[in-house]
Amino acid sequence: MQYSFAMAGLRESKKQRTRQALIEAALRLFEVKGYEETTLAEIAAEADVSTRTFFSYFPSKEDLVFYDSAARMERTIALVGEPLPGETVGAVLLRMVAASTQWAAEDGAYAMAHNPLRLHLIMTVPSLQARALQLLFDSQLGLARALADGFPDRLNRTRAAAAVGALVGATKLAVVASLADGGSLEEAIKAAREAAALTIDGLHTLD
Amino acid sequence: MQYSFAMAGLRESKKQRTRQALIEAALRLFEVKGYEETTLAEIAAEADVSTRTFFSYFPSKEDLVFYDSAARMERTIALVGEPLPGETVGAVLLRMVAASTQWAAEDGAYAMAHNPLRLHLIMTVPSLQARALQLLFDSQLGLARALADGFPDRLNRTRAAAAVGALVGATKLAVVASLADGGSLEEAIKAAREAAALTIDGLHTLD
DNA sequence: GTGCAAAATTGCAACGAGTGAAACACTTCA
DNA sequence: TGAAGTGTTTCACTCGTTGCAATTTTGCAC
Repeated sequence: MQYSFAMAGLRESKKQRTRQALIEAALRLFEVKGYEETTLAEIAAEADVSTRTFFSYFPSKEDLVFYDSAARMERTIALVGEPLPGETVGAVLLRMVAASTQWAAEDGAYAMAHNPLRLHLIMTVPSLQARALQLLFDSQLGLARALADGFPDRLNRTRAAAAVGALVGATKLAVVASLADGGSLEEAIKAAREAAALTIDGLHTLD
Repeated sequence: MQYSFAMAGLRESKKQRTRQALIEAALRLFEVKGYEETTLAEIAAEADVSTRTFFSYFPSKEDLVFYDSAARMERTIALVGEPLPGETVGAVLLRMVAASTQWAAEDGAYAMAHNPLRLHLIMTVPSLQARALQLLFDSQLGLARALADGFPDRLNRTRAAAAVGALVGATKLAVVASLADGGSLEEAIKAAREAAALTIDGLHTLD
């Protein structure tokens, strides 16, 4: 009785619409006024709900910006959790990086329209940067667990964590350094791929 | 006249004492009551200053916990910024990891007494975890810059960033995974060294 | 020491994020 | 139609954080 699966009722669809309204309203305001200058009261008013209701949709102001991070994480984890037969650890990880860099362009017009703004916010607003790093950190722990499960004979938990940490850490810093150097998004993606390759080959190849 | 260098005056030493008092008071309360349950008003009262004065010593409640992170970062950056003649990039980075893991035990009785509590706080309090990740991220950007300057012929900014990100990312996640698996601090340090070695050798050695 | 300027401390008011609880409104389904 | 949920609103409150003006403390010249 309680466990209706689709739950296509009025209730559920209304909740989805309110959620979208909050996201759209917030990002619109962030773009115009800036993140820190926009108050929750303003966001709620713009989405026609009370301030209190905001918190039944998002646990915090920061989390609204990362509204799709959970879905992304699940997709990525599914990727490394099911290695192709005979696939090496390195190949799975490279496949993961390739897929992630690809997704940026395939996320649908909806999310895509938000991405430039979100990238800008994350790079300039300290609290969003911190939250982004935390979410990335959590996703790495999940990836490490999935990878360890995918290669139970070759990897233990700690080794899988080291591998994921190395690959994600390298691409993360390479992308940020590239962007900070004034690079374009294309150059940043190229930097990510090269960083991944370097990590697979080993830092000793730098000498 | 204004630019006295040592500034061993009453003013300066009193400020140092107040700073220490705030740190001691806060950590004492955090240990007893927990971080989130301790208010700034309580910390300030315990250190005999006003709440307002707290903020002329630390920019936020979180930053008090990381009172020595700036000094650590400077030490580490000095390390990679001055490679020994003929030293390889990999060797410098390994030296960095070795020194960092060593310092944990050499930080003097003062900081050492706080470290177990701080580690516990960082791993359990979300806002502290986020701040720790952010500080680590910033330090990596600094390290990458220093490394690039140390090897201007072999590394550009992005490549240096990738190298630092890989190494720090690998050790960070390996340490956390090891601790999360119930490992001791010694095991975590061992995991860090192995993760560093793996990153130098390359992830392809996993297969 | 006296007095003056700089610097540090304090108190106060205010703002915004976030939370708990009670009243209220709207769906759902029998 | 009516009972039972479920979501929303309102209200009051806590806490971190900031700006400002008043006040105290310190450094230093005389």
